[in-house]
Amino acid sequence: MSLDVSRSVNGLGVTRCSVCKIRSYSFCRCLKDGQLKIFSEISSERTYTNKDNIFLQQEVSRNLYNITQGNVKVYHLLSDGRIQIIGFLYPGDFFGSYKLGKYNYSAEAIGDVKLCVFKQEVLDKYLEKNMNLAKELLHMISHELTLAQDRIGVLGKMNANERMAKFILNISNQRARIGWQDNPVSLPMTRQDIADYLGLTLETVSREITKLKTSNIIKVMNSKQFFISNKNELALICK
Amino acid sequence: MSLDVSRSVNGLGVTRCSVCKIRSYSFCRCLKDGQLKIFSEISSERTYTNKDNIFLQQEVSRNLYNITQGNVKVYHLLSDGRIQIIGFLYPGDFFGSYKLGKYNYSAEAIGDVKLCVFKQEVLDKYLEKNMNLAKELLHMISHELTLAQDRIGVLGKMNANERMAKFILNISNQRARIGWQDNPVSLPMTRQDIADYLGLTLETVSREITKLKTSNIIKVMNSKQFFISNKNELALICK
DNA sequence: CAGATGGATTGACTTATATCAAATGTAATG
DNA sequence: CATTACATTTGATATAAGTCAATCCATCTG
Repeated sequence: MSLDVSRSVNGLGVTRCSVCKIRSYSFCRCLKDGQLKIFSEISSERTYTNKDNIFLQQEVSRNLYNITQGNVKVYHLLSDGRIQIIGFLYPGDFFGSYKLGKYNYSAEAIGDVKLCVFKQEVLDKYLEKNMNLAKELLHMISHELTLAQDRIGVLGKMNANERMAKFILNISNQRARIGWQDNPVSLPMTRQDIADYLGLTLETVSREITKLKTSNIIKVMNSKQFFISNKNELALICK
Repeated sequence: MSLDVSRSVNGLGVTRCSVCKIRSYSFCRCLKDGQLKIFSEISSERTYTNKDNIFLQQEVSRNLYNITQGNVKVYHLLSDGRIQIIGFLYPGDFFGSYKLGKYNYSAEAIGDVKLCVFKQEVLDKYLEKNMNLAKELLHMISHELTLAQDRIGVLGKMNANERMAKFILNISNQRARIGWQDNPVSLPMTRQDIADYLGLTLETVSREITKLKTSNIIKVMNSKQFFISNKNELALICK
């Protein structure tokens, strides 16, 4: 049996969706085989490379995106040039907007990225006929909301070293969630990005990393790859 | 025609829901008259007074709440006693969880509060039969998410005086959203609460208020009632 | 492989906000 | 109405994180 997906629908029912590696972590996991075929027809795949813009804040929102490969950052830009990174997104995460309006943030690729793109109108129409999918989407958005609320806690009450510890821990947990090894972790983003995410400066981020390193909680294999030597201690810092 | 709602269903079809003052700002606004009657039967009303606990973080979540009167604060408690207020909620806002699990935060009444309470199982079953309601809920939660993301921006990148300005402005806008006069605004919560919301200390909050006062941007009528004298300037500070 | 480029780290110094402490105001209670 | 209890404001000082600046380090490029 061939897995050549270039012929997106073949006699054997192999579609882009049916061979999708992250489907079980994404909102489309609730679909049955028959529905999957339709879904591969109403969605399409796009690829991006590092720093490619996916969409800009205030643009009219037409699509909902699902990450199938790579990492994305979503961020707010203040009028004076300050940047607040709202989130780093990983395979299985979705972003954009499921309803027409304007995007509430800008989105940019970190490294090579593959996205599954849904037109909102089409998705919305499909939702109408499929309560399961609507509920799954509701679950995913609720989950997003709890993540955002956790981040409010981090930014409102935690100091630099708690923030950094929490960040590394979260990345580790995120990897576990999609079935990857949770250690070592890779940080595909720059120190400046981490700073803009944690509400710190890149210098502070760098200093906090060296502190974690010198107290033997992490090993910095290279600037983008950390090995967590003492996960308990890390968890203790931000608990 | 009598408006005595104590007989929740009377011959004239007057129900708690049909006379609800905030329905047009709440997710139940999508329901038609016939459905409304059912809705008043699957929901119930509860009242609370200042500092009453509504539920605690980590409790098994069974209900979704809709505020019909008063204000509520939802917050995270850190293990060392630090508090992060996730949000202040106003009439028309909902909170809790629409699906079984654990509450992600604690909720407490500020002053006198009336809540409309839905059992999740019942609501979930009702959702099944009513796509409109599911979509409305999806919209509301999406909106919540954008609010949370805005707050991430505030806490991550703004300084004390921008935070304070944004806070007052938001309260003013919130009032307008539910059809109240947007000026003067009342701040039913304490300075400590504001501080725990903005990621500051109560002293800093107090100092920022006096600064806004001395620069004639606001008038402090009393400690919980501000008149915004210069809304443009206020907007300019946090833009 | 030499030079250029874009991070990342480290150091010296500044500053915004926290902390500690006292004074003032306001509301609740017997 | 005096007393207590809390909330708020104001002042003096400490400190965590920011800013500015100098290396350092790893790629990349011709």
